[in-house]
Amino acid sequence: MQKLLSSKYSSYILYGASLAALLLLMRYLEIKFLIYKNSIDIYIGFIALIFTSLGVWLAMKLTTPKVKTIIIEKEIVVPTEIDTNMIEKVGISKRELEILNLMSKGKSNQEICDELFISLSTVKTHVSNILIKLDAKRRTQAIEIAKSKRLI
Amino acid sequence: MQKLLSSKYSSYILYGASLAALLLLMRYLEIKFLIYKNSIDIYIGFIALIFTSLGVWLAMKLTTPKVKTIIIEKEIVVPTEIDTNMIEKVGISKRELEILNLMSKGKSNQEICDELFISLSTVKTHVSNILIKLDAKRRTQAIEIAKSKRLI
DNA sequence: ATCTCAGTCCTACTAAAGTATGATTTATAC
DNA sequence: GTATAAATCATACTTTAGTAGGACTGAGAT
Repeated sequence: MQKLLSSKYSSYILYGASLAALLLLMRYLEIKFLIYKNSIDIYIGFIALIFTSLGVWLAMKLTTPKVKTIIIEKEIVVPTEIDTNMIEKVGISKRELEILNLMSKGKSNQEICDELFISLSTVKTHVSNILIKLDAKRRTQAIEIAKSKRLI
Repeated sequence: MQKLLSSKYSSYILYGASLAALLLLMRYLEIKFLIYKNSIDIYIGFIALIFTSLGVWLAMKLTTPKVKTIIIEKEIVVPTEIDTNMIEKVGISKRELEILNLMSKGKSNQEICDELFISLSTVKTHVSNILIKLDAKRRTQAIEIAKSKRLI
């Protein structure tokens, strides 16, 4: 802010200096070429043009740009984030979560036990515990609940 | 476009007229007050200030506003749209789709038949046909495939 | 008019899922 | 050192899911 202000003031000083310098230049030119050749009107017209240009330049420099904010609504598919807190809250263990994920991919108990190198009994035990913890009657319901709770 | 151009040109004409008018005014003032009282330098300084102001005003009028565009990308979660074409392609009928949706909500065959007022046999037949059409071995797998194909 | 298809229903069967109960191991916490 | 919890496995059982094969109806299409 301080920086901006000082930069703004320096522009004014610059303008003042430019004006003074131009006036001196005009005076010099006046003496050299104009006063003895043409009328004062042409000289003044020249001054007017020069300073109009200076004004235009000054306005260009000093005006703050108008800020136009465009909000683009970008449609993206956000991969549903897993709610770790909810997993803890429900009391689903690491292994159970693993089995829950395989279940949700449509794997049978047999396929799950083959994949995890454990017995079918173990998978069944895990699945039963998952059903109890998620208050589900069937694995399809467990999958639905798990997805709605963002456990998987 | 034609309108814009003509309006731009009319601004120039207006500027020219203003300039001429101001010069005349200056000339008048010069005769009346300045020339007999002060030196030519003060008069010229006055001219410079007036025309600088004119330049500033002109620039403000004529320049298109500087626009600084800020683009904010807002992420929106789009609810997955159902692929009607895919449903046709796979050959899933209206009733089958209905049952598929109930299946995906974790409903049992019994619950589905109760809800649709049809027999358990009918539901089983529909489910079997769904499994064949989706090339699935189990209902959980059918649900997964149906979701990946955006049928439900 | 007949053909096709979606939808309905059935019986009889097999396969898979889920329940109940109990037991063992291992690591971690108190 | 002993609870505690997660993970493992087992047997015996019930329930649900899924298969096979057939049959009937009604609406639309050819």
